[in-house]
Amino acid sequence: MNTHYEKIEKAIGFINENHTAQPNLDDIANAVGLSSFHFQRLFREWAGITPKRFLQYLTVDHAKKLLEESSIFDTALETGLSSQSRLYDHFVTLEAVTPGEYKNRGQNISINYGFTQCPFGLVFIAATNRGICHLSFSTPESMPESIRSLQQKWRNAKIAENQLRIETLSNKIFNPDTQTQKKFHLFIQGTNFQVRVWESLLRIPYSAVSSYQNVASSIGAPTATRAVANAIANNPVGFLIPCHRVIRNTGAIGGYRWNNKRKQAILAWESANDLNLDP
DNA sequence: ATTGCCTGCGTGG
DNA sequence: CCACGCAGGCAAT
Repeated sequence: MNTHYEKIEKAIGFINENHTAQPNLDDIANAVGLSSFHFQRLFREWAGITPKRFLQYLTVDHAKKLLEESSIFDTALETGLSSQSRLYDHFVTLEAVTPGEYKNRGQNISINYGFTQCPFGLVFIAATNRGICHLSFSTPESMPESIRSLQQKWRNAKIAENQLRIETLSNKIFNPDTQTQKKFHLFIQGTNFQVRVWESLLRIPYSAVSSYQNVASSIGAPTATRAVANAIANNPVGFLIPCHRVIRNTGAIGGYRWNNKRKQAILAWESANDLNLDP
């Protein structure tokens, strides 16, 4: 099922390294170790579109175009005015722990966690009775470390594995149809600044992008781009808090805590699955 | 597209 | 407090 994503990532890596040579589909399929026929089929299954179209979503030009389109939404963010309904069409709500709760590190809170496969590889998710508190991408080797850091952050909470609950949750989160439903609640720990940044990310629409600079402006700290980048880098709930939608203002993809190739894959996947996009 | 130099700021000691 | 380091920006090439 998921060796799929590994192939996708490999393809993206190959394209990045050879973008000057303009590789064709056969070259890419070959690099991934598949026949072009099989490669096409894998893509249709994974992204719902052909590799050729998918490749267009990976280019800097496409990213620049997305940025330009998003500038409308960015200015709306800054002025507080918006005529675009999609702008505030959140399907994720966020609740931060209170300072008191922050201090006691999850006392009286019980957490379920689990690992499961998603379209972007192995994912580690944890949820309290009050909302999702963690989502990160993982690898088989880093599984113990993932659990350890969760325990560290919520060291007084009652933490237990619950594979079934997490699997069910994951299937909902990574279903493209979620863009039309509104029902994820997050429960997270962070400093004031971090929470403001993360909240701002929730206002970037599905398959749109913003820049670190624009996010900084949106929280009233236009020159704090690096601090903003730092806060984004510490996003505790990947994917649902869409840190992948923040790129450099040149159109370059920028960094990603769970690998730049995964960031590209998610962005392209969102473009491919954008229900609001005209065919 | 790649390089090198520049920046301000939150965070942790 | 102060020093550090950063998932950035910008200009020159």
